[in-house]
Amino acid sequence: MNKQYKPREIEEKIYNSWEKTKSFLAKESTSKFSIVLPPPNVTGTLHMGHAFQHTIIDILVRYHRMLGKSVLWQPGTDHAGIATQLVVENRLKSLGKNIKDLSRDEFIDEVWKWKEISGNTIINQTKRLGSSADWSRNRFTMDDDLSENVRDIFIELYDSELIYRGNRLVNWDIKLQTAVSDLEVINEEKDGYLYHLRYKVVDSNEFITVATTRPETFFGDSAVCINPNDKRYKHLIGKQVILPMIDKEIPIIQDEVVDIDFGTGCLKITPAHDFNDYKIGKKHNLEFINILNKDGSMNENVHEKYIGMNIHEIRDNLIKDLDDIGVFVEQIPYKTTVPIGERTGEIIEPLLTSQWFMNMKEIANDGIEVVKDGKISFVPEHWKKIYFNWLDNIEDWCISRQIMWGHRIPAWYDNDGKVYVGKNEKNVRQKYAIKKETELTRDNDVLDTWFSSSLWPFSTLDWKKNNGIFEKYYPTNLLVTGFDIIFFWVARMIMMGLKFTKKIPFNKIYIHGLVRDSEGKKMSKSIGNVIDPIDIIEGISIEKLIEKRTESLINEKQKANIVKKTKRDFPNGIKEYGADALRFNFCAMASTGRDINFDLHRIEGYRNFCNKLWNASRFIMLTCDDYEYKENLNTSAATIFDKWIMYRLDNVAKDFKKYSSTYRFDLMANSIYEFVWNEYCDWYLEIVKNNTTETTKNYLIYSIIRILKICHPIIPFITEEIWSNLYHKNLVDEPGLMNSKFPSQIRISKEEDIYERVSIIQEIIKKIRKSRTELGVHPKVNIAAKIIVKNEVINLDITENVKLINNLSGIELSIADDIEFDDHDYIELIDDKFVLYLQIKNMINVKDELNKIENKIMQFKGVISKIDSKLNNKSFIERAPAEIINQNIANRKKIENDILSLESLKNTLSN
RNA sequence: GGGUGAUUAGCUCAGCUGGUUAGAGCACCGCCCUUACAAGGCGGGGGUCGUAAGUUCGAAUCUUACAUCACCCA
Repeated sequence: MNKQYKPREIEEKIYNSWEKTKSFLAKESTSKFSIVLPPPNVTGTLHMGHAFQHTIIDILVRYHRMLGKSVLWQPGTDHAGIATQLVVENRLKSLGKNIKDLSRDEFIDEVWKWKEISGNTIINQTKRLGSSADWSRNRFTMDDDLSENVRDIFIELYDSELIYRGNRLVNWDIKLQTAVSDLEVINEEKDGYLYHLRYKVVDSNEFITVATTRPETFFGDSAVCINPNDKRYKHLIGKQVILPMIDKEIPIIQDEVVDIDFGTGCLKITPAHDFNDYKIGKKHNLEFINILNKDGSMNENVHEKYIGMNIHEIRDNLIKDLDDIGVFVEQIPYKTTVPIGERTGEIIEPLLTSQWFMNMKEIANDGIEVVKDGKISFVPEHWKKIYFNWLDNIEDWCISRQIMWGHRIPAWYDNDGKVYVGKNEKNVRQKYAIKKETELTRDNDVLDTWFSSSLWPFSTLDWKKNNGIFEKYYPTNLLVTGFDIIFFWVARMIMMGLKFTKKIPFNKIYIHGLVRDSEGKKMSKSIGNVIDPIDIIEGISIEKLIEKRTESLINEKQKANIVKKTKRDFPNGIKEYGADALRFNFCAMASTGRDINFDLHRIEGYRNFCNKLWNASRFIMLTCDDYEYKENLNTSAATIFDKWIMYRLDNVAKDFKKYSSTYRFDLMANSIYEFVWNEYCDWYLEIVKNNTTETTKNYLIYSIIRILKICHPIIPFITEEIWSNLYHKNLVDEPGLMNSKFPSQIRISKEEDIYERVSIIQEIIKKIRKSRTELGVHPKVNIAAKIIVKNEVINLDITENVKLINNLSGIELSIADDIEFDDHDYIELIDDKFVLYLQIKNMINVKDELNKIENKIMQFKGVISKIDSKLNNKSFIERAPAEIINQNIANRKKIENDILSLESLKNTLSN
């Protein structure tokens, strides 16, 4: 083995070997563990969120596999309609092709071509993380069988009238020219104005002033609305006002939704261009006037001067004109929320269009039920509140999109516009008995991507194929996903799963946080704070990192900023940390919070951990070079330390079990880190160096085997590599670690006090080390020491381990029956179980030490008085549980001893 | 406007079914290149747990209010 751990040299090799041995395939077993991968966008690349999520899933998957279950991790990718279409459009543009020159089929061909090129990028990147998904079952939402599921379910929903076509106000992306979901709209707060416009009241000298953030929509007004309790305008109810320029008369109506104190108290109602106004329009039966074309230009319903003008251009022109004719009164600075398309960054317009909708009320109730009665649970639990909140107020789902890439809606129209839904044209003609001569044209729309995603847990598991997969692995055990898609995806999967399989799609939902940068900001290309997980695994130079972060930026000013920040945060680029360190880091970060601030400094600690484990293993292999490992442990020849480390290993395995079932991966990571480093390496291996018997060699190998197994789910590469080294030295029988059995508890030590006995030895060593450092005794100077122990067992332990204690603390210890030496030369270290005397007086600077000692004594006395005030408190003695009282008493004693030691030291020094 | 979550050491975070002298990693200070590991060893310093009240024998932990930040919904 190399002296230093070099992830680059092992990771790819190990992953290939796993694939070669088909280790990711589900094995036969009576119990199963199944999980589906939240499918990433097929043309996307791996980001930190994926890496985090895959790590968590892979830890669980590997653990359950090692428990001997039949484990299926079902991977795949999503066709991501709008996102992918945009990527391909841009790509074609950069190749000098115009999308408008292509037919629908030609364009879709192009998408498939691009999918073939880039579709495996994200999968290959995923493999770099060590993800042990069953890639032989990789699925794509546009695969034939999955598309069939989508089509059939659409038809079934239509036939049972849960899907319908309707003319409604939807969020319209004027750039893409398609409807988008309200979940895909980002409401951005922007500085704008509240414009006051004056409408003349018909047959009156009065004017009424309305306040609006969007004056250009007034061409689409169909009423002015006031609050019935507003005395200012009460007399005007029922009258008409004239819209300027187009001289159209619209009524003044009343409704309590109008806020009297907002603006002028008069609300212009534009039912076809505002969601609130839409509701009022429906309620009051108002006219719906559309003033926009699908590309965002003004249509013929506006004054002729503005027809064809873009929505962005019209406002300034219009206000100027309205000012000229005395309609514009004033503009007041006002913060407005502007809806922006998530994908395009373009303004979203509410637009009346004909779309397909899915009625959600009924299935939403089923979705609420299963979480309410605990069939499905959220971890952490509070996320169910968010889930309920959305489902309680659910609106019908607009499922049609006016794009080309996706599942085309299986609907045909005759020349009268009558709609028929079926598998294909032939089927439709049969189903509806349509005459041969009737011409049918297919609906051009495709389904919202999330429609197919909602079927993912069963469509990927060979639903309706009758091959046993679905029956065996569905429902899945767990879903691991981020809170940002609880609505988009989680809720819809639950609803669709229940509706079509009559079963829940998963028992548990583990909701993890979102990975942000070290300042808590969302990682985003435009901020330029994105970290690519591959760069952490492989490392990257500062030059390349800057290049990467700025290559697709247009704004020069932004670029300068990003360069500056990147140089500040990563002056030397990013070092190579390896996949295992990244995984360990994610594991340790997975607490219950909703944000994960990614700090590169922390990952270094975990890379160091890997190096530590590497070297510990190396030490064991050097130590046990020619040793022949026996699987049966010899307990009679074992030292207390051998037994102790077995006991601790049992605890760590127990912790792993506990923390994996409670999804506290952070605590899992800490438990392992602390054990391996602070106990196994710092104590056990150091102890072993002093007395390496054949029996102990056996324990060494036994313990490293267990450690590798426990660590493997978190850091699979390094553990597998070390394992193969052990295998080549004939120290283990099985060639592979990944499919070995996870350790169960062995309880080798039935002696409950083993832990206690080892603690005392450690305590002696720590006390000496501390005194040495505090008194400034050079590490190379030996100190004469004596120890008095009252307890027989401990006395024997110490006698047997004098050499060990000497080596680990740098003293010459003798065991005294009594104090027969001149104790003025010695300082006294007092503990409950022993008293230690160190001959140290002549080695130190007395004056400095006395000061330090005095301070320490004061500090301890403070603690004592704090404890005393508790113990002297009658109500405390009466009400606190005995355990707590005893704890306080024991604590007091310990501190008392510390004080005694210090006072003895003081006396010795001052004499 | 409604809701959710957060606020603990210089930084990133644990600890919150109330009860240790409030912990970890990184950073910092001192000593040590000891033959697994300087990506290391040994030891150390550092926080009145956002503020204020309350409940309790006892509050980082429970309650209430406030402040700040983040996110979600309107």
